[in-house]
Amino acid sequence: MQPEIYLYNTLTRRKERFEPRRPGEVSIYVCGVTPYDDAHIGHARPAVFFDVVRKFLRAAGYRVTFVQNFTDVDDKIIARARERGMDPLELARRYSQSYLEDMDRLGVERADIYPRVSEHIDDIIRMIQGLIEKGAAYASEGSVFFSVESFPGYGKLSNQRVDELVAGARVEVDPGKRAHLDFALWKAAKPGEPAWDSPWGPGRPGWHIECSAMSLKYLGNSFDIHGGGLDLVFPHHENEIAQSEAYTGEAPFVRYWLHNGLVTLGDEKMSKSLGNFVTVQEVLKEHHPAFVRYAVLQHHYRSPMEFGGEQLETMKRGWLRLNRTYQQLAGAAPAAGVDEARKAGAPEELLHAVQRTRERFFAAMADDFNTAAALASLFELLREVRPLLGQSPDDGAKAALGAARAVLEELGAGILGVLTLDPLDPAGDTGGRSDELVRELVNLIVEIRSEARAARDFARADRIRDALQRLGIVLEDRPDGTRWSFKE
RNA sequence: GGCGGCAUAGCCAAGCGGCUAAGGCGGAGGUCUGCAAAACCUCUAUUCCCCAGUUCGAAUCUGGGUGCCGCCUCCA
Repeated sequence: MQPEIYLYNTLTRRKERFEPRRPGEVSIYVCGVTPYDDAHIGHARPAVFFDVVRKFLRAAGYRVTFVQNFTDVDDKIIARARERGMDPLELARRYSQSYLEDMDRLGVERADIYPRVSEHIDDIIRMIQGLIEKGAAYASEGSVFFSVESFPGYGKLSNQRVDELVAGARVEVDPGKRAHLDFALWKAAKPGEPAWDSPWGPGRPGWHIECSAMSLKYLGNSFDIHGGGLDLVFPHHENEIAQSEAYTGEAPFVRYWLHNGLVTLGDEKMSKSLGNFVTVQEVLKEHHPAFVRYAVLQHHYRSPMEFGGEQLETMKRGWLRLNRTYQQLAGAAPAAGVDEARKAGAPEELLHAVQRTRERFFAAMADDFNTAAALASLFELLREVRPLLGQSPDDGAKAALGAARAVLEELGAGILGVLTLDPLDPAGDTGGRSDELVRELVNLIVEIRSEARAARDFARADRIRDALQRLGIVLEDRPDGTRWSFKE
């Protein structure tokens, strides 16, 4: 199944038909993190989104190569390491490891390659040399700068005019630069900083060059998708284009530029420099990873996403319902293909619903990765299926439930990763607020109340329930007995 | 100052020229229940920030406003 895929290309500011460089193969490079602190939700969003992109493309029949870098040589890493009296590379190693672990917990599949700047100094130096030879860069006082003037297409990604940029520039004037907009490819070492030998003396790579050098190395001169946050469009990606195309002499460097919207907190961009961030680890203390994915995918990837507490709680109800139904389904029937279910006598109407779900899901995803619409298709299937779950289904209905289960597994669990079979609200979940003694006491009280109910002493039963409610304990009387849990 | 993006029901959120404006939350009514809760069913925008225009037809295109957000300095 290889549907026609359309995606919004930042370069052209239009939705375009997706045609990879080589049929059936997709090469993706996503800008990774500068590991000097814990990952926050603003990092989780692109990670989850591009994880879904990758899984969807694979489901659509493409072979996907996925590269994500670590910028492990950087001013902020050096500064942080100095504060802590640590080796910068060691600090970067530690935080890149914790980044990977956080993303693992979010169900993000590992990239095929995680190139690091520190391991590609030679490639970077070679590229800088090439740029100097081509007249696109110049050495100055131990540093090397890219000459923006030498690249006529500068500004095409961010739609900026060079003269306007100069007018609004807030960049400090670097004495070694010939022109305002020129940017560093190689920075001369300052005392006490990590440095590598180069033809221009000891130093380290500038910020933008690494992504060019490493993406070209692993994916070739014109790869398919380059992703990252909207805040990277300028100058980072603009500069990447200039360096790469000047170096290879080939355009386009990247066929499709995809940029995800930013995560906001209180309508302000979440970022480390503003200090208003929520780390992935903090979020995962309170929320299931599959729910975090759900919250991300509930928004279209290009829209801004507010990550506020109350909104999450209301979103969670929907997610819980989706998952409860999925879990009931998993308990009710073995997964089955549609054809298989048809042979087992499943009602045609339900099988159509299952197939329609799949079609809608793929159509939504093929339309610029519309994950919100894709999720809606799952809810629509649930509506068809739920009435059957209340009753004891006959064999045909059971087969249909199996088909529904299979499609949810494929789409909701496999591609989106928003469904889980983990227990969601096990009876007696203490939420970390209680110990064995409290649990036993509540069990005892509930037991006594059940005896009162059996004796039809409802006044007493209600009094117990009300009293427990005031203590933050919620009771549910079900056909199979009373269940209790702490109030959220 | 320049460049982008966004504005759709009480809230979140799809929709990108034409079937009844997805879906979720909430709300209302109902089934079930000793009563609740949970679950399930039904209903819940004659209308898409404002004003002009293009078109047989616009939430969707064009022009002009208004309001938010982002980028132009490190940032996913």
